[in-house]
Parts: sequence; structure tokens; C-alpha cells
Amino acid sequence: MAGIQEVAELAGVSTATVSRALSGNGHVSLSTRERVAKAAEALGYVVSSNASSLATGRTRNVGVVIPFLNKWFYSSVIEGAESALLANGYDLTLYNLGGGGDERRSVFEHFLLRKRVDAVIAISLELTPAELTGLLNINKPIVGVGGPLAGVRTLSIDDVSVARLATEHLLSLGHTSIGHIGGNEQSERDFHLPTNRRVGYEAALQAAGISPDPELFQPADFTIRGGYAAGKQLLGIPRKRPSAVFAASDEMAIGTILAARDLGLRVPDDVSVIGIDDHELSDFFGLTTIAQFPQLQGRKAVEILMEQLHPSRRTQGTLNTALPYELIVRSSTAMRARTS
Amino acid sequence: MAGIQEVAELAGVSTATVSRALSGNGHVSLSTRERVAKAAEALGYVVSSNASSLATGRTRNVGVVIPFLNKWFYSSVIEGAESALLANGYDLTLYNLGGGGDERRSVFEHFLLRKRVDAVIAISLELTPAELTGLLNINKPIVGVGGPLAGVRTLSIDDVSVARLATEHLLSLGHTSIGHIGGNEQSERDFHLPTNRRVGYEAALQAAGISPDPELFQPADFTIRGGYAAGKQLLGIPRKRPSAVFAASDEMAIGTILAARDLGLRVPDDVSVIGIDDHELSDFFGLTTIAQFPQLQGRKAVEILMEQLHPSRRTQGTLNTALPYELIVRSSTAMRARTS
DNA sequence: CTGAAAGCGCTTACAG
DNA sequence: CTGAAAGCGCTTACAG
Repeated sequence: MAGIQEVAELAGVSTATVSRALSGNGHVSLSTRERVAKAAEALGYVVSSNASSLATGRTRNVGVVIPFLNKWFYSSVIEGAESALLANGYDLTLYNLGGGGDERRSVFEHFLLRKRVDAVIAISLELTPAELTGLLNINKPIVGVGGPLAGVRTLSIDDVSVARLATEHLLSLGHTSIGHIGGNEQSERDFHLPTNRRVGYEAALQAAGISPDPELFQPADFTIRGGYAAGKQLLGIPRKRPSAVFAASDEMAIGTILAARDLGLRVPDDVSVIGIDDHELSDFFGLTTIAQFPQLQGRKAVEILMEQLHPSRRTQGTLNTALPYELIVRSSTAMRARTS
Repeated sequence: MAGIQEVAELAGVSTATVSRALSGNGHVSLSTRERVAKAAEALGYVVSSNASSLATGRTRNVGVVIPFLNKWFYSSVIEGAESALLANGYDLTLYNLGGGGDERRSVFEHFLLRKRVDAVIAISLELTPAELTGLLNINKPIVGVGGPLAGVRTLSIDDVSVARLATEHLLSLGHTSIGHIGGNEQSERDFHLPTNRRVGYEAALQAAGISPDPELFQPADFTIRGGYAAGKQLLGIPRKRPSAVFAASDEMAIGTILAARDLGLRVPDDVSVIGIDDHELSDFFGLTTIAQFPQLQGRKAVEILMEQLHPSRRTQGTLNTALPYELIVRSSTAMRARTS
């Protein structure tokens, strides 16, 4: 409950000096700085962020907007962002936009704009031009994770290349009949991620002189259950069962592995499976995958935000930063069986 | 950027009236209220929460502290809390305390106490007396989810009863040799949840005249991988392989199902498996479980907080509220085989 | 029902 | 290096 006033009295200085001593802005002699620190400590003083924000115009709080919360990928990105923010002395205020239209409008109008946050990180969310200009107008930096956003700094993975790499891994193992489990219409909204992955898959095939077979494509919803159903369809095709499957997410790939087992097919002997993500379960299932490090994505987003917020350290970078990815080979992929 | 001043000018009233008209505190004639609303709308005015908080002492922001973020259970609780908070006009600021000691101290000292939040929700976290009094001293309501916390309102599930119910389900199906996969030392910290579940398991057994066999207990870490390893151990015991397994979490139960499959045992023909949670994957695996509705837990926590924050609606309740749970029977449990 | 004015607790030019 | 004072943008007794 102690205010700056009391600290000032105890230390025998003005409140202005207390403020300068504690914040480090402006010069204060070493001895008074110490006296102030001691007084603050003794009184258990901690600055009122509201008063401070009102005076400075900065809140030390950033808003994070996401479409889902209880999915491994999203919560991992947030985890990375949260710890990086904390380390920089910032709070993270969370806005889950999964609810849909109304909730989304209300978040933008009543919360984000209410001068509560200094900046926003948008994860896998394609902000509308109105939303973007709303934020930009009041001078809030934005960084987007997951896809290009007009006029703001973004971080994204090259989905086409990632998918190509996954497919090439299978090709290099001698597979020529490769199925693909991609997104369905609903999962397409955000940045066309499923389409990009399918494009990469087809490009790799074509580069290898194989023309993609539409019958070897199955749409699903990025869940294990969806991947299971799609995997069954793919592996149950008469006459041309693929010897390998590339799923656009690890959860779908795990579903495919389980589908294969239930069909009596051995992985990787009868069918190789590769995913994308390096999901927390992937190691357990021995899934070969392309890792995409979501926690790192969260940390990087914060890093870029800090550059915008503290232009002193600004290193004018490009608008879109490519995120790293890496092939991790486990036991779900192997050479195509010589016989068969 | 428009402030209350400009709205007042446009509407031809004082800022005091604007404040009253927009907030609903104090009487304002219908006609001026409308004029003010129109002016605010036209200018895109939105109140500065810092200025407002400074004047009122309330932030409309609640801090949520959790030990993990990217686990289904925790992120589901948060999801429930977030939407309930939003509906009440509150923001949710997230503090992930997974990092350990230093981070935890820093969160309490520098963030929560900084007058940034009106209240805190502590999920599955046993706050220390110092942390509790720190918050209580500055008059911040707290609600705890997951276990009793000295002197604050809490929500918790009766782990002993839940475990007993799960075990009774197996007993009622004729099983007499029932293994248990519980927590290991590390998972014991918070509210002794694993111990309570084990106690319930043993109580059910004893009530049925069966004395618990320590060899039919295996500790694990609440993950699928850990449950898999523990399940293998349990189902590989020579001579006295249990005909049923009760795992203290669904993830461990799923691990057990996978372990059984790999051992060539059929679920539920050869072994029945039950868990606790109703995890998002449980339905897919046909897992019988005791559901515990984490999103509801988050919503309820907010409900209780609102009662404390707005004492007008306060209905002085008990200090600890029991959370609901429910047996959900799927295909992983069945009668013990007559023969064998 | 409405306005003038004080106050919330800081920060930061401006002087010295 | 330090202090007096204005100001950040609201809210709310206090009058009327």
C-alpha cells in the first residue's frame, strides 16, 4: 500500500528523485539511489502500473490473440511468448478468439483498443484490414505469427518448402506412391496453410516425375481422429494402396499410424508415415516429422516486438522473417519394401 | 486517440457527465445519455483503462497463475476462465509459473502486487503462506482451483471419491485383480492429488474385501509415454497379471491401452482400462473414464471471483466448493472374462 | 440531473 | 544531481 510519497519521505528526497532512482531514468547520485532503494525495500513499495502507464503512455503489457488455446501448437507458442515477455518485464494478456465473430469484435473494440496493451501478437490469425488499421492508427506495433499480414512484421514458416522436404524424404527412400492427408475446408481459413502444404507435396512429386493422383489425397481436420479416418481411407484403397503417407500435421500422422495398425499394416514395413510439427506425442510414436519449434516462434515474436517497442535496439529487418524447420527421422519411415 | 474531453465538447456536456453516461454510474437523463453515446461513437472514443483504474482503484484485470500451459487440462481450465472473464468485461493476464523458483518470486513481487490485477486465480498451485498473505494484505481476492488453500475460496474435486468410483466400476464388472498407475514423487507436490487417488483406489478395494497388492501399483508421470511404460510393467507381471487397470489420468490410461496392444492383449477382452479426466483423446481411444470438465472449472472459478469482486451479488458460500465429476463408460472396460 | 474541482500515483520537462 | 509543478485521463463526492 505504500506509495511513492512515503518512500520519498523515508529517504528524505522528493518523489521525482524516487521515481528517477527506481526507474533508472535520469541521473541520481549513487548514495541517494541506495537510500531510495533501501526505503522502497523497507516499505515494500512497488510502483503502481496504472499511474505509471498514465504518466508515460506505456503499459508494459502485450496482448496475444489466438484462435485456439487448448491445442499443443498454440499453447506452446504462448508458452514461449510468455516467458520471453516476462524476461523483458512485460505482462501477457490473453485473448482467445475461438469464440467467433462477436467475441472477436468485442475484443478488438473494447479491449485491445482501450490502451491496455502496448502491442499485440497475432498467432495464426488473419487480421482484417479494419482490425489492422485500428491497431496501427493508435500506434500499436503488431507482429503476426503464421503468415503474411499486410504491412506488419510477421514470422512464418515456408509451408511449401516444409511439405516438399517431407515428400522428398519419402521419395528418397524409394517411395513412388505417396498419399497425402491435408486440410479440409474449415482448416483453410488461416493463411491457406493446408493448400501450401499440398502445393509443396505436389511440387516434390512432379520434380520426381510423378504426377499427383487426386485419389491419394484425403482431407481431414488436423486431429488424431481425423487423421485416423483419412488414413483408413487412404490405406484401404483397392489396388493402389500408397506405400507412404505424408500428413500435414503430426496429429493426423499419428492417426494414420493407428489406422495402419488397425488395418494390420506394419509401420514402416508396409507403410511409411511422416508428419509436420514435432508434436509432444511424436517421439513416443516414433513419428518421422518436420519439426517447427512453436516455443521458439513465441520467443521470436517477442524479440521482434521488443525491437519495435524500443527502437533504440531496432535493427530494421525485413517484413517477414522465415521460421526454422528441421527433418527429424524416427522409426515411422523406411525404404520401400523391395518386394510387394 | 479521442479523450473524454472531446466527447464532452461534442456532446455539449461536462466530462463528469460523459463519465457517468458511459459508465452507468450516477443518473443521467435519457436524452443526454443518448447524445453522449452518439458523440462517443462518432469519435471512436474508448475509455483509457489506466486513467480509469487510477481513479477507481479497480483494473478489470485478473491474473491467472498456472504451473503448465501446454497441457490439455490446464489450457482447458484457462479457456473456460478466459471466456467467462471476457463476458464479465475482465481481461486475463497469464502467469506461467512452470519455470521454477526465481520466476515465481518475480511474478509475485513484481507483477501481481503491482496493482495490475484485481484478483488472482491460482490453478493447481499450492501458494505459500507468504504468497497468500502478500495478496490478501493488499486486498486482492484469490480463488484456488485444485485443492484447499488456507483461508481462500477454492474449488476442488474430491479425488478420493473419484478414484473410488473408478475402482468400483471395475469391481462391479467382476474384476478382483486391479492394478493402479499413480503419480511419482514429482507429481506429488500439488495437493497430493496422486496420493488421494491411490487412497480412494485402496479404499474401494478394501470395501470389497480385497487387500491392495503393492506389486500392482506403478508410479508414472501423468503422460502417455509414462503410462505406456507403467502399463507394460503392470501387464507383464508373471502369474498375477491384473485383469483391469485404473490409471490416475487419461493420458496414462491411453498409454496403458497402447502397452496392452503391443503386448498382444486385447482391451477390454483381456484387460479393462479406466482413467480420470475425459481428455480430448479419450473418446477416440474408447477410454472409459471419470470426466472432470476443466473448462467448467475455469468458469466456476470466475463466478466465485465475481462474487468477491462485486459483493452486492455475494452469496456467502462455503470456503471450498466441490467440483462435479461423472463416470463415462466407453469400450475400454468390460466384464472380467468368465474363463481364464 | 449536471458541473466545477479535487484527486488517483506516478513521470518528466524545466529550472537551478 | 535534485526539486517544484504540471500533467497523464479519468471518476466521484460535493454543491446546486
